[in-house]
Amino acid sequence: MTTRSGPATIAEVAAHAGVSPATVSRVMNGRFVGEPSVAERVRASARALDYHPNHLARSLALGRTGAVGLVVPDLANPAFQEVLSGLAKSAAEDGYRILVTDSAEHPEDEPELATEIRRRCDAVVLCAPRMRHDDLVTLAPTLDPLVLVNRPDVTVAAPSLSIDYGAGIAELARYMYESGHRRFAFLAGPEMSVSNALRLASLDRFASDHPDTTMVRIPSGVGIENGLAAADAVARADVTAALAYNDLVAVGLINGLAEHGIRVPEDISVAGFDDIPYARYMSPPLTTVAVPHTDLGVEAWDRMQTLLNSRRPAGQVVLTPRLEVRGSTDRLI
Amino acid sequence: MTTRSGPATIAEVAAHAGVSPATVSRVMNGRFVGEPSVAERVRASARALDYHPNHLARSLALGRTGAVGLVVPDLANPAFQEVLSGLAKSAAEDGYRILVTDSAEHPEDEPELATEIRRRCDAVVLCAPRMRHDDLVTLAPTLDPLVLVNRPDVTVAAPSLSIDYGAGIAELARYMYESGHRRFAFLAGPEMSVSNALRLASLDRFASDHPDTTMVRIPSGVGIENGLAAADAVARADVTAALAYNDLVAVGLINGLAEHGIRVPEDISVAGFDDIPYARYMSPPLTTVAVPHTDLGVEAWDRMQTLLNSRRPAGQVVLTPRLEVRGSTDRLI
DNA sequence: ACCTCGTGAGAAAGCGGTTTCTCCGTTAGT
DNA sequence: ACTAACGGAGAAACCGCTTTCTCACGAGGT
Repeated sequence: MTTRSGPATIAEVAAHAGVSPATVSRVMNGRFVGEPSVAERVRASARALDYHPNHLARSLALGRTGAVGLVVPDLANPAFQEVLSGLAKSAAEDGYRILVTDSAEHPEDEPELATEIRRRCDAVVLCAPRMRHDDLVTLAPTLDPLVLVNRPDVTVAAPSLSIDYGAGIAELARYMYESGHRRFAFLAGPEMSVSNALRLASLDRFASDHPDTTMVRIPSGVGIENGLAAADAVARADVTAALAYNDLVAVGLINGLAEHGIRVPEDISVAGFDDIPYARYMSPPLTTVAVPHTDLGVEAWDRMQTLLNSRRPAGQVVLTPRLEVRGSTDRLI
Repeated sequence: MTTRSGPATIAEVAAHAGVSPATVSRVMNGRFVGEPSVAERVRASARALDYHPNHLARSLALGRTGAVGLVVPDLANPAFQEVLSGLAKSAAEDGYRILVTDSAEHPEDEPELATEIRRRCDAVVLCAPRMRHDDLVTLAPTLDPLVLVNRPDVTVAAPSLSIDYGAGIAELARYMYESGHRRFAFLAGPEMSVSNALRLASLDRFASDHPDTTMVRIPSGVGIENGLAAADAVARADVTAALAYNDLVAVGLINGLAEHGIRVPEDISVAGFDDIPYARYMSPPLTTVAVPHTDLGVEAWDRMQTLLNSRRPAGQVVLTPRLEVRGSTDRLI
């Protein structure tokens, strides 16, 4: 009588029930079509031995793992955390798990990361806003099934979910214009960021459509500290409204302006972007553009789902942000 | 000439190089000790066929997947996101990936989730502050290697990383006491939450150590809306200081009090717990207790690492939060 | 010249399932 | 009564890689 070491295997269940492994497999997967008594015996044996199919072995035989990889630039970034949250919840409903990894904000590492993680699972959701276009084009076909998040790219066959940052900031600018503002500052995000480029392009268009406005571009960044650092430049810029790259920058800016004795919104209007949960509760409450990051994850799974069922999902989906007017901006007229 | 379908297999590389699969395997894993020319030929073939070992097959043969599961109650919760972030980054340095799942705040589902995810990977990091103790005791042995986060439990053999919430709130209470406050309100979190229980126990001890204080307990919750809802009760409670279960509750409370025309900190001092990134930038800046959630993830990986190398790590590690005094609390003396 | 030992590399047996293919026994049809 | 069809279940191949075991060959010792 040998003492069994690890968990029970299908062979042991088969022996215990006096049937073949094939039969056990069929019973376990609901593909069994014979004597009900046999099935019952197998089930009893499985229960007795506390048998659970080895997931790895199943995956190997089946050719699918039931997991999907998610690659993001930085897991510490709330925006990507929201994407993950939405994605993981939706995926879980279909019995899929998410394998996560981040590139520590090194876009050049992302192709390798994505490739590596792809080998461990059935598909990849790639969130690579800063990856070089060439890299993306060569990488994408090797990742299939692939869903792109926040990286609209018609060159690539993969479905893509993204936020229309341009439309969002345009709506904000239009609102500010209608409120009487003419002299704007834009606190720009990272040079290489696609979403920053979209904002810039949109604001350029806005400026040329409205020749009576000025738009000062101030290099900033993505964090509170970058907003703080930009306060000086904004104070000097002789503007009535500052549009920050995101809410964190806006928070920093408002605090930095306070140190200069500049009040928001009385002396200058400040708007953010993203609508982080706390934006509504700051004082003054932050006017911002609500970006549905969680929806991005949810919709990404929707596309992935159809992809995994080898149907062709809609190619490019663009979610539109929503303007949230609050107390940090003033109407001049 | 048959057209190859999927990616190259080890057998194909072997055929191409004119060697056996065993040799290819050894070369790929650096265990080859023969003619260097053979190794070079294998490497050339691998390159020519763009061969990459099938991760699943390797895992099955090796008995290890290079992935670790993380179970949390809610991926949308910033605290758990920070744990994930710290964990994923540390794990990545050792070549491990993280498979995440959340229980949608259903503690009763967590045993099954953890068991399921454990079958897909080499170990589990379990973050289950609300799981029933009995469940944990029966579950833990089946999950080994296991690291517990935020769930100190000497009954269970697994190493555990946690925050000393009791010490944190005690330090806050002591500071407030020294500032002259005597009448306190505590906005309690979820009934079943261990971390809430720790805060309560600590405050009870504080109250009995300081008979000249009163401590009103007000049921609240974990979100901004719960803080808002509690404002009324706090306003009625005739206290000089309110300690919120966490920063979100504090944010809600401050906003709710403002609606009652009650100023913070002039009329009542409010303190939070967690030190979320925005706490410092609110107005008034929030006095709070900084909780190192990211470190929790980092340290969890440290323990996991020693566990995976089958050494015995320190059993129970407790991280101490740090008091952050800011503008939302006033000294009365 | 013969035997032993060391070395390089292949054959084959797993890892733990799934699935095709095959076989055997029973039932129905004429 | 004989055969065709069918249904139930097992044998074996396979998924792709690792690793032990085995073997052939050449070198060195006596």
